[in-house]
Amino acid sequence: MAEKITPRSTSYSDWYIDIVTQAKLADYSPVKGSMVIRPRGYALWEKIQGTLDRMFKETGHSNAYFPLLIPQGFLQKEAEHVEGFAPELAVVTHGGGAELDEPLVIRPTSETIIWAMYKKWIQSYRDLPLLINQWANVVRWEKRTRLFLRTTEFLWQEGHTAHSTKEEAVEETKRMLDVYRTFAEEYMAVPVLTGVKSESEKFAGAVDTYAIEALMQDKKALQAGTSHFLGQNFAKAFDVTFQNKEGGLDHVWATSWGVSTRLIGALIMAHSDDNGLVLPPRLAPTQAVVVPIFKTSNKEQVLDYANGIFQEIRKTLGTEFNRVILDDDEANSPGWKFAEWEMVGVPVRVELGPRDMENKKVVLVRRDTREKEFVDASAAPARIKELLEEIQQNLYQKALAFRQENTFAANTYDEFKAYFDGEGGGGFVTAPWNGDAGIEAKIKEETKATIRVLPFGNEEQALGKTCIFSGEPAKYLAVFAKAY
RNA sequence: CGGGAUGUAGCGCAGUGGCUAGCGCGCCUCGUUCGGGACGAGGAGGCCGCGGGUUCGAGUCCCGCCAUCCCGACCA
Repeated sequence: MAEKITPRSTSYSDWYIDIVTQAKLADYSPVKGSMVIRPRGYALWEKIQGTLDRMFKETGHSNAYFPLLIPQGFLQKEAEHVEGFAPELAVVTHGGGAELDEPLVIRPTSETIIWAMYKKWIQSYRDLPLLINQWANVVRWEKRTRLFLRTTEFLWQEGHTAHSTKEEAVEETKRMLDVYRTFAEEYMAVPVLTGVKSESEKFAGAVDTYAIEALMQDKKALQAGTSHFLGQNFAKAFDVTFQNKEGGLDHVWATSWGVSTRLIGALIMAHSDDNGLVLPPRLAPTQAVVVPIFKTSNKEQVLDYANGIFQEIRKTLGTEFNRVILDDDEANSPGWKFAEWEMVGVPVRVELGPRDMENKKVVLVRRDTREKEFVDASAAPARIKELLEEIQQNLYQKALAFRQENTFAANTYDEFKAYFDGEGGGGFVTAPWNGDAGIEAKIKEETKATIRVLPFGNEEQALGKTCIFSGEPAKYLAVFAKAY
């Protein structure tokens, strides 16, 4: 009965799938490459959404909703954009029983339809900046899919802003990247590298793409969020101009930025273990579960005791639905419940039975280390609150230490290759690079490693160094990794 | 798009041309249990992926199709 989770050491990829399915986060749908997000997975997404949504609003953005279907011609207006997305488009050719005059594409991202609308809405510098976000689903026809990390349809948020100056747009791009970094580190407990994407890795249609990159437990990198400076590319493609203070006409400057349900994949792969999901308390839909241990003869007394403590904990942690759960189910044994709640990643488990009742104690078990502690019942709610904070910090520190242990600097190409060699190979490897895309492609072919990010301001640090791939003067200190 | 695998009960699987298709888990009922995935008894549950063919007889053999998963190339 115990649905086992494949240990990470046996197969990281099977482990990941087992976590997702056994913790009931998602399930395969009948359509290839798409998935159903189940209530536990969706609750997690709602936590992510709620937090980010607040952060977006605090930085001045408003939500809106743009339609799913986009005229095919819109995509074609921006040359690089269409080229980048053409292979991934789902196209609707029929509607209402008849063939459409112009096919519609299901949005792979919404720049085009949004900029078609911005053209109508922006006339003057007084209309700027325009700061809009939308929560939506998008479809990208992927050849190879993986639950949460890459599915044909996924949920995300996409911010689209319009500005009167380049400086302001660049500032916005960086601001939102910083929002993502803060969110990843403080809520997801996942440390991230930030920086610029290389030319070949950037978003189709962007001038610059900034990203946050996280290291997973298998030493592969995961791009967890992107923020794009779009320059005037879309403004020009859609002819969006505004009248400036001096009365002249300028094209609008743009940004876009997004994170997706992929973040759930990042959470799983950053923290979870062979016993199941491990969630950072700030995002855990359920932070604590109370498991009473009773038999028929003492059921009432124990449940009474448990319920009293449960109510006290609720007062401390909040009464939000499911934030604290009392598992008084009679069908399953305590041992079964322990394993089950560990599997689904509840950060703190409160065990209490007749012995605890006698001593006015409870047992607290933290999910991250699985350590038990015995505390006075009256002190439990406050201690749980502390524990949640400790777990949050511990997860971050563990992930940070892991990243540090797996971050290297390569001085020669041989050394570089050695870091990515074999089963245990991987991590972030920094190397001086001359900026040549051909070399980047060759490295990818030979080692599977790609440039994840060019850390901000690292051109200066690269000064005087030699590109270890070409022998030419280095332009950047690039961070390489094998990536998802 | 290439390579590999798999389609039999809700899930995981067994089934060597021959009777009424099985096992484990889960599910339902009753009882006993209950401090790390309890036990007994009794039950319910099947278009054997789909379509052809061979055969007295096909889950099993042959042909075709479909689907999904995993691994690679392309991508958040």
